[in-house]
Amino acid sequence: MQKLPKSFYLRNDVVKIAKELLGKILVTNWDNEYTAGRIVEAEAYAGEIDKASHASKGKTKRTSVMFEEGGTAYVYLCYGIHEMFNIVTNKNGIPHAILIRAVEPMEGIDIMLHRTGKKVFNETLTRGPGNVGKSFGFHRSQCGLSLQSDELYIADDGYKVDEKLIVASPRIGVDYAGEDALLDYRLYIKGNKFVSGKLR
DNA sequence: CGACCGATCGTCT
DNA sequence: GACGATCGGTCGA
Repeated sequence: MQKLPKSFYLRNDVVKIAKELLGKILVTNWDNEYTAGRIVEAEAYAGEIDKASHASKGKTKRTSVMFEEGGTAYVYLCYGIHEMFNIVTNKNGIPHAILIRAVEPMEGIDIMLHRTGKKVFNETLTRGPGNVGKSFGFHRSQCGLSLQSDELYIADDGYKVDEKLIVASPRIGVDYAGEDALLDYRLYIKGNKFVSGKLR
């Protein structure tokens, strides 16, 4: 398994990067607790002009990591409860990010069950960004961490997603963003059980 | 199944 | 002081 190189994250087209992340493997290894899963759903947030993005409010204490060079983690607290994991992309000064919304577990399922307090393994374990954050042990203290680190990275095991199964749709929960809420910036693998929302 | 609602707190106004 | 890039439980059909 190869870690995706830093150059992968520094490119301009955040939607294209989000699409390429489908089928890649998310790995966290905090305190030697190894968990891994295949990314099956992601959403792109395209900088200051994107009203759905936190970066549209400008550079603040919370969003400053998005303005730094890509290839790092942006983790924030949502609704006071959920730790959400995003990948920062593009070069210094352009606040692009990709929210990982769903993952298909591959390794460390027992650890994920323990972290979430769930008793049985089913599709709700890593379905939706809040559940991904919990299962993989994300916390906002990890904000800014490099994706080249050994505790956190994205890997390619050679798996190829069938192009015909990749669907683009509007993002979820961003109705406040006006016309930007209509953009097809959400990408997912059609038919996968772990994809969130009603229509899979 | 769908609609509704409460939890819970950091961030920005 | 208001409001989320959400989730899971409950209630009713």
